[in-house]
Amino acid sequence: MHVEYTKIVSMIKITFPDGTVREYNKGITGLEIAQSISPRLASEVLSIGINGQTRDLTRPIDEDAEIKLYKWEDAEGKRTFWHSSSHLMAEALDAIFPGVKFGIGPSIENGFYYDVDLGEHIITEADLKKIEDKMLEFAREKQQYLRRDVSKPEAWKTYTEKGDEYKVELINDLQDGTITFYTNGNFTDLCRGPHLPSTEPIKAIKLTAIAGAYWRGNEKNKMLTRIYGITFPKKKLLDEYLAMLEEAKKRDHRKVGKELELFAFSQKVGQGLPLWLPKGAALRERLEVFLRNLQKKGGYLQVITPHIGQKELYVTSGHYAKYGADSFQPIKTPQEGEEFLLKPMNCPHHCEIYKTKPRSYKDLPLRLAEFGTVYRYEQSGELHGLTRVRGFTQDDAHIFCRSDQLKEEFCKVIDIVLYIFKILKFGDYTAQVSLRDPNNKEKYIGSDENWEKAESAIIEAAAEKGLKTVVEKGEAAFYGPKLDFMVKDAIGRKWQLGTIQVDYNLPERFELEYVGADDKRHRPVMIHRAPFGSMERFVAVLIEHTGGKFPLWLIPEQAVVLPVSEKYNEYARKLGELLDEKEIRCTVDDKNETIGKRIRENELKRIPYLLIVGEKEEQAGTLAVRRQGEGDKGVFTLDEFVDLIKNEVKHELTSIQ
RNA sequence: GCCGAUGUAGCUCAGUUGGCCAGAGCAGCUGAUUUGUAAUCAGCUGGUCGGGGGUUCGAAUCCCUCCAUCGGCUCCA
Repeated sequence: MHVEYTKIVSMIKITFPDGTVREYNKGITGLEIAQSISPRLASEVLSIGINGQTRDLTRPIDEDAEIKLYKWEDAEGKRTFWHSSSHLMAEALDAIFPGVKFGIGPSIENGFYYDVDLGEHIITEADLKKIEDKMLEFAREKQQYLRRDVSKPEAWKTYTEKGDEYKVELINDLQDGTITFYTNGNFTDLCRGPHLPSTEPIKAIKLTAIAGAYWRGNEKNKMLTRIYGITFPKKKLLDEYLAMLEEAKKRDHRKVGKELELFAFSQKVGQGLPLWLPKGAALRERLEVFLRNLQKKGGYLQVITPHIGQKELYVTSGHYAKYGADSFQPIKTPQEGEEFLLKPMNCPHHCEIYKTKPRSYKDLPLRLAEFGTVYRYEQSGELHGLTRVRGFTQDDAHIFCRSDQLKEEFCKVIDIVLYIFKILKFGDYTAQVSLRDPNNKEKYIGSDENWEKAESAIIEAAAEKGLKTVVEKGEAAFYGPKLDFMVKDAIGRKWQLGTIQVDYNLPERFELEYVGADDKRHRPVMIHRAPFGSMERFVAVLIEHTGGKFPLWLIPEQAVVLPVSEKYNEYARKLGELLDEKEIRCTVDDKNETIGKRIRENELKRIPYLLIVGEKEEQAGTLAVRRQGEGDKGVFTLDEFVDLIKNEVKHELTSIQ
């Protein structure tokens, strides 16, 4: 009787994601729950979510709980898998390099890393294979990951004796009673988990890179060696991942940009200062026209402002105090005490345009747009192709509006961004709402009240537009919160593109005003926005997204006419001229090479249409169309071909994905 | 800026432990060929081996330094 009673109170209710509830004995583990459902599930499950918190499968569950079993397909499952892999790597490092000290070793978006201090030893790419082999060896031993609670003094003692000052530092920051160790094989690590039950599922391992990283990300600290890796439960998944990396390499905008003669850099001109070559400039120009037309419809007014401004301008804006020391230094003139700065942003200039005359509430919103080139002194190690440069052109605009117009204006900007994504086929995107760090308010300028107004305006607008958002605290700009758009490209990599930012501060600093219906003076709100981000960055992302096969409306050269032999050069040139008249961007390649060779060359240049003309075409007044990457499309008349192109362009610019 | 790696012709790359005028393919130029859907043939041009300094009888190769690039870290108005 007594036994029965204990049994009843020791049952717990487990709620599954689909809402079904099952009863289990108190102390059951996630793994046992999975086994109770199916052996297959038990073999695939990696960790468990218990009331929203990820835990080890082997930890007993003592209370009623909502659970979710995480498999490889779940982000949480991958995270556990990779976190455990980083411990596996640590174990291998410990075995190969005795005395190695460990920093931290988390999972990341694609895999994991571990920061280690190898003392005098310098690790090389050649060591990676050795480490991988050791990891595989341990993985096959099916080592269990064993969790153990330890007291703070014990943890402290363990690592002090081991001489691992990094772990000691970490322990110092932890609360007694929350410290756990995990052991796999002969390796024990300070870790809060969770981990896999064992190393068994780790079947394929690739250590991908070695890099330096400061201890705790602080450049004043010692530089540790960071070893990156990725693991998979199946060899096939590793192969696919490596193939994706290969594809990414092929699409690298630095490589494609060079091949397609879009842009270049020169040591003489200076690092981070891109030179746009004729084809790149044509592409960029087309993008600018596209956005300019869009903005014209949206009521924007185009302005132009100079590339430099008096230092005083940026003192007023607050940028000088914040960034002055780390910027290109002021330009002096023959006049004593006169200083100018290269423009690091367009907003202060636009504020001054606002101030050129008194503004009425009827004038608002005032939307000033400029493709404004700005210069920022980025650290040399930061520069990267076209995505991070020192001179770049923002597709900038500033919207000055009344508070009651803010949300609507914000929504209209979101519409522009989404329209661009639609036309350029960025189908997979998320929006990041960047708010200020509430614990660190002194980092930001402006009143609490204004910050709160701005933050809620962004959140509401994003919700109204049905955006998939993530909220990041502490990611706001120093003058205001923002909404950034992250897109995934064709091979799944994430990029940050457009940005929309609310600003109550610059209007304050520049004392911007308008006269309201009440005949009183009011302060406008300002929205900064750049749907592309910058022309440089956007073109870079577009190259990697399309692999250089740009949409027809955008591509610098839409077609090339290829005469089969010299005899048809004249016909080819005449066709070229006629196509030119129809505003089709087209060249004639009458080089003295075989037709096969010229087809190959122009295919490699990713020209969408190759128009081949010989005796038959000349006599019939036609052209043979070959589509890049697809082959022969048959014979067309000139008008038919023009229609083909025009329709395709029209379709690209209007179609819904 | 910091750590690590790299830097040879316009491009992609060879150049053994320092040793004869630094090589190849592609591109370019000249000529032959007149080509029907992804590389015709031949000849030629082209490099202060990233810059500077040093060691050495002798340096692309070893050392120092600066510059640039790449992978990270930090940063990103």
